[in-house]
Amino acid sequence: MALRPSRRSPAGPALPPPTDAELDVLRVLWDRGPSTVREVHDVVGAARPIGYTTVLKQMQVMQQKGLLTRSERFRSHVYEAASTRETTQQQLASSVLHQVFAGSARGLLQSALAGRRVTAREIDDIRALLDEYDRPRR
Amino acid sequence: MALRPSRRSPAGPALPPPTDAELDVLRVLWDRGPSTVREVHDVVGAARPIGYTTVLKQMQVMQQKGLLTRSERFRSHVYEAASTRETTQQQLASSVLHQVFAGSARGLLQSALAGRRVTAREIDDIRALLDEYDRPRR
DNA sequence: ATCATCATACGATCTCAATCGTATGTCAAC
DNA sequence: GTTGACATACGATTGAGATCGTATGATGAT
Repeated sequence: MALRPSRRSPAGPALPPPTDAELDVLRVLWDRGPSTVREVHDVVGAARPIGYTTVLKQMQVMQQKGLLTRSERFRSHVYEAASTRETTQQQLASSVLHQVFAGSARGLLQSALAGRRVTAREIDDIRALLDEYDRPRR
Repeated sequence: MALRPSRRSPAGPALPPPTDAELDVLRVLWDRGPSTVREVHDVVGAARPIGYTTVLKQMQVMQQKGLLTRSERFRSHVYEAASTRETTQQQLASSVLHQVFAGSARGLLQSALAGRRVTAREIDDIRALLDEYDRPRR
């Protein structure tokens, strides 16, 4: 008997939560798919002034951390997000849920909705999500 | 058109979001009410090993930032959270909502519920919250 | 008065994130 | 083969957060 295959396609040993600056990079990669540093810099740099090598270094560090994967193409590197948007969102939501709201999803939602205009459309949208939890099971 | 009066009693110029370590302190103050450094240290120190002066320094910095207020009593200082738990929760929830979920409360809730057991009780509880948004308004 | 106790004040260290400048390498075109 | 454009690599700096050691001050008991 050998090692357990350890089923999994994506993430291995739990990636560190991305910082805010790292999220900026990830967002671009999730939206555009695999991209070069230049492509990412063009997008991020449009939102806020930032040097090219800053983004480069940032992405190199992220690759080191396992947040990005890298491959060669022509004369430049192509980076890709190691985790899906959904997985990362879940990680961050879970973190806030427990650290700030003691695990109360209701509390989290209440705070998220508070202090802003909420449309009936939005409420119904959320209700639809909840309805999925009623049906027997997967 | 002049400036909007911007009704509110507490917080003046928007406090910085507390860090994780700062949240540990705030949680104690919210639970216990105004407390001394020693009292906070007793609670925080029970959860994880941490020096007394570390907590002291932490709270001094937080006071500097405006996160805590301080008053004298007998021979020691009594600290109090400058913002309520609800206000801080709202601040943090809003931050995640926009930075990670592009403002979609549904997306946030979906991620918060994903990957864990969710009871029917919890779902109903959230529905009750949503129902409050139907009624005209206070 | 002295001392043990307990408080605050303060400075030093460590780590990490973020930013950029500079060095270096490669290629295509002249 | 020299040069310009563009790529990566790498080191330095800055600032913030977290942690603690040590200094100092007040108090009450001996």
